[in-house]
Amino acid sequence: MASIVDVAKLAGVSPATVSRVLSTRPQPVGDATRARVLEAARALDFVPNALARGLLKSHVPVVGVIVHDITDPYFNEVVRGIEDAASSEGYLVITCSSDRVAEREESYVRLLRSIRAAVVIFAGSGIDDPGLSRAIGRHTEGIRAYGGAVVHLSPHAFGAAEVGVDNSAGMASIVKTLVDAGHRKVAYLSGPTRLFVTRERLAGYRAGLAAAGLPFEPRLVIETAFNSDGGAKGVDKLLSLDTSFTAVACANDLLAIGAMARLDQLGVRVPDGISVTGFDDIRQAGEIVPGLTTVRLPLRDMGSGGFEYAARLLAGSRPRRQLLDLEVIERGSVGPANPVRRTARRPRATVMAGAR
Amino acid sequence: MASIVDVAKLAGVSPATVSRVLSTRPQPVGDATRARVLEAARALDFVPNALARGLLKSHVPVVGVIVHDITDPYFNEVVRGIEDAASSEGYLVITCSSDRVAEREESYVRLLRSIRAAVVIFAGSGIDDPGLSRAIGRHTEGIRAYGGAVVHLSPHAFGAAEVGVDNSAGMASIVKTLVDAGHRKVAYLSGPTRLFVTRERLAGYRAGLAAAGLPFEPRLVIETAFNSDGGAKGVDKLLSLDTSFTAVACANDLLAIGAMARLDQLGVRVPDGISVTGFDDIRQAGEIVPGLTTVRLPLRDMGSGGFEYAARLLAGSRPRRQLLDLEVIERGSVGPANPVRRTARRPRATVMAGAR
DNA sequence: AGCACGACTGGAAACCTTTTCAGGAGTGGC
DNA sequence: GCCACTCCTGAAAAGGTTTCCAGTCGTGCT
Repeated sequence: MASIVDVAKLAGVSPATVSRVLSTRPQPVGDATRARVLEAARALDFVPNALARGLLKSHVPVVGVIVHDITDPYFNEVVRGIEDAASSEGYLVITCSSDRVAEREESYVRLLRSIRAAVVIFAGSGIDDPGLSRAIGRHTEGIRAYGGAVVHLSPHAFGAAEVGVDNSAGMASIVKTLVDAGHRKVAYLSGPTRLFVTRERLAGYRAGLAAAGLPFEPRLVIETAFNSDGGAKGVDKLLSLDTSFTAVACANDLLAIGAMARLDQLGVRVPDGISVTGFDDIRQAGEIVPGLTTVRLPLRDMGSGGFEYAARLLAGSRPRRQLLDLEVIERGSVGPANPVRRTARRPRATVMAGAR
Repeated sequence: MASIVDVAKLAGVSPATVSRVLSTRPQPVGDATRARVLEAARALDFVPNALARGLLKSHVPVVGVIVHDITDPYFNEVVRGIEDAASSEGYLVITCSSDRVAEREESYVRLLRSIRAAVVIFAGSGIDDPGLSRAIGRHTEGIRAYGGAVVHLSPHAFGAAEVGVDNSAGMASIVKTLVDAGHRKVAYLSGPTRLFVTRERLAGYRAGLAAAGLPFEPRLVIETAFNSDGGAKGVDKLLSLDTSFTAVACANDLLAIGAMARLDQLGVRVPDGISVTGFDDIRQAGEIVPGLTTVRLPLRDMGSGGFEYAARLLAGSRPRRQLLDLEVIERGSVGPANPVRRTARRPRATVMAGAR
């Protein structure tokens, strides 16, 4: 293995000079000398030892990412975003699938710390364990101690993350989409209120209504479980209400998909009878019929944003938390409001309370 | 940042002793001393510097994986397999998405070499470029020079890879599945013969026929493009032949999906009219109707197999190339042969040449 | 009792690079 | 012609760990 001194010998210069020629930000070296060094390095197929450099610099250009599972389409998009941003700066990306097992996560962080990774990004492994939190806190301190940066990403909620999405604005825009389509009575299927993300999205719903000058009707908000079954139950509850509505905005896609399935069962067509929207843009959203109009999470941008946040941290600046904008993806699940009432052709289009 | 000498001081011993206590394979140290060291390390939250260790050992417990795109469901399964095997040995996994760009791949390998990754796995980035090959060859030599291991994985073909799948045996088993269902005339849609994988699978088809004592009929083998359009064209060609068949084995799933779509267009039902099989088990295979009976690539096993191969290499042994077995996944696209002829109920079930 | 041996521990070198400090050479101006 | 300055280069230290080589101490055997 050729080292820098071998190159120095071959070029007839000192190792210091070789280092100067080959370092990332080239330093003043005579042209002839530089050429000799470059030639020697080429001849010896010299690749600098990043470990030695890292030992000196106290960390190595590597970013470690802790995810739940790299196989999950969400996380590998995030990882790809990180990689794209990181590789252009000469960093390598280590992916760690914790499988939501606390010990695995801790041992991964420890490993990343042991190789002195410049950046460690937590991309939402979703483990809630006090012991783990303490350990992570200790490691975070340790990582910062050697000059590394620690960043938390949250694809679903902002919360304590340095980079997250503007759930509220996203929900507000999709409500606007519904309003623009003519809807005046928009129901809302919400998730468990204890979750940060749920509260953010609910706030967005209210903001969207307010922006359109529509009243907020608490009755039209159903709190249910964050899955498709919850969506079905939510629909049942809404239909049993003593009020009408022409659209249902859901706090996530799973809820929306469950709602659509239930509506279908009940003979209510989407979007002709009722319009439905989701949030997240999971794969299924584009695969069901009709396609679900939803809000897409900018996963790659979150990844690259996370790396860039860390890069600023490393550069010594004090970056601000980053809220990423969300994009509404229009598919087939939103149609004009009340086509029936207006055209009086399809009596089933507006669902009235007790209509079942 | 606490170093080994801080721990040594606190414990009142020499750094050498601390190293002995904390090293992976513990060495003889007095019980009292060991306890003091452990306590000191805990108190200081000491995490050994893997860079310093790596500098000495000449490489670091990291495996780098070069893939086309980590977002591709195939590759992230492979990466996950590598990670599972690697992490249990204390290795970290770096994923590198080359996007099939030669420069990116070269720069990634160079980077992996610069941090002295113990293992570099090429998981089929699929770039065919002589300049790149030369560069990779040089880097491979360099990596071996510092004691690292280089392994090539091939999810689709064995070829020059150290770990691959037994395409021929896989195709033979799926042909057997067809034969077991009663098929005697099995056509074959093949891909471009210049590809290694194509030739292997074709050989498997012939072997499968031979094992069943069935004659190989060259007319029933159609060479076409490796995509769904090729599948459609292949079906057209087969139907124009002056011969009959009751099943079509395809060299990959894309071909099979194209073939099924074309058969559907022509009014031929699968599997009632004709049985169809694929190869690879891509996601779509399970999502179309009827589900495609196909051969599943053991992606995780390939990943873990690749790491284990490398681990043996590092341990100094000379491992043998590994051929992984393939599993037939039975879904709905294979049915009994010629139910029509026998029951004389559904005249459309067997397709005769010129029947269109 | 003396010797040999084993168990345990310490000292120091080595791994490779970067960076600081300083020195040397050359040049331009007075 | 000399001084000051710039530009370029070299020497050496530092970063944290492992391991080889010794050295010490205690114990068991003769």
